[in-house]
Amino acid sequence: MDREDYLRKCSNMKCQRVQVDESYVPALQDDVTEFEHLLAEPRNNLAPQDGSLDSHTTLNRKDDLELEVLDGLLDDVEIDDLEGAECFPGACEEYFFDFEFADKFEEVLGSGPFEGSESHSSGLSRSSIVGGVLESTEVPIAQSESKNDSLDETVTYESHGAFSNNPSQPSQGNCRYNISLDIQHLQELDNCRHLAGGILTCKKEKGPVEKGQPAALREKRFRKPTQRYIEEFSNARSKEKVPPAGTKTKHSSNSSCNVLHIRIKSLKRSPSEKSSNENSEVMLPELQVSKGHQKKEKLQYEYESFPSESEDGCSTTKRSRRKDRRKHQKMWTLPEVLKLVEGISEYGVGRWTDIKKFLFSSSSYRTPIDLRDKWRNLLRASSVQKNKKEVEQNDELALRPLPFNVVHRVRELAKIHPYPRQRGSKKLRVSQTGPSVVADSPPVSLSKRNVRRKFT
DNA sequence: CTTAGGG
DNA sequence: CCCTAAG
Repeated sequence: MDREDYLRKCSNMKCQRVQVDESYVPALQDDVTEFEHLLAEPRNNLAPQDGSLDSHTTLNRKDDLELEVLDGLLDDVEIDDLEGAECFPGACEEYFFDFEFADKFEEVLGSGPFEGSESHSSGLSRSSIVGGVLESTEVPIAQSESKNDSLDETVTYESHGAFSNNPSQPSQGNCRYNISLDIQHLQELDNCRHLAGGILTCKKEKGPVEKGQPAALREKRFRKPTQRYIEEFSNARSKEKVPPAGTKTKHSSNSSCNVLHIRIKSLKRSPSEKSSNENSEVMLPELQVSKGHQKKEKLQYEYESFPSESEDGCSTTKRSRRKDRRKHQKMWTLPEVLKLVEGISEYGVGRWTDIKKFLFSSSSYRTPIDLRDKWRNLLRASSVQKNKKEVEQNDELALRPLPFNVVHRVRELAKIHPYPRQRGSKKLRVSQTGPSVVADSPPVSLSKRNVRRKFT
């Protein structure tokens, strides 16, 4: 039974890959070629002068496109692997095989769902998971600053893990063997015939592949991405337009464009529940370089997955995503709010940077400004709390799950360190009630300003 | 660069 | 969340 499962997983993985890349398109070779292409090309072009992804401006569209593709791949890896990593910390094959498209293949194979293989969201942050995965697979991936590099590496690694056998890993060979077996099995199934062929081809093995393949497929195999491919893809991802009006292509066939689109679409599927997972992520110590930590944050932010991403979100590139955080704002969760309040009570109100550093170091988003804004909102919310209790009791899960104690704390804190703007409105009536919450509450005699200074 | 304040 | 002015 175990073996069967294993086989199935392996085969599934292959199929998934195929599915992801090509979906219904029979020309799997295409995918392979494209893959290699992707792997090779960017390297060549970006090599010496600039490793940055800004090269897309001048160099050529192709690169840009490919970057995007890689980008997509990376996203693929990130999102999918996040889930897989938890279940299979050490097994790289399975990790790969268990992309979230498994369910699709369950249909194809007619097999039951894998037990706990997919869609396990964890409290781990994306980046951490990615890192863990990389480590576990022992694939050298440079977490370099250059996005090109990282993407490239990721893809390479992916291909290694999935399509080639890594001699260092015994299980890999096993897996491969199993896969081929399963492939044969798959070939029996009408649906999966080409898929299986593609798989075999991917392994660079002898090709039962060719068996059922029409000649046309072979043609496709070595076809490079067409102009339209490039244009359409870039068009789709970045709205920057360039409708191929005059560029009627010889290849109007399904092929690459669709493939990419499908891949992208598949990326879309990310559970919205993940949005609030980041609370518990206390591991993954972020590099606390006081100077450049903001940049790092941004970098990490790029690797975040955006839970409720809609159509445009997927089509937009990482670049554009980086720009508009507004679109994908993360909701503040209760733990976060608690952390924030605690941080404020510890470090004071003005010290947003410190609070961010100490309490929100693990969450790459949440800039100090965000913390401040949130605090501002909290104050507003707590001050306006008329019949708040009722509201809470009525809809605890509703818009404002803010527990009363939290509000209370906020109020207390507000008394002690009033937000700058509220000066005067609230008489700083030092009732001394609040400090119970505060760890090191200063003497009452201090004025608000002094209090802040003191914490400073 | 960080914070405050407004949009 | 974003932007800008001020220290």
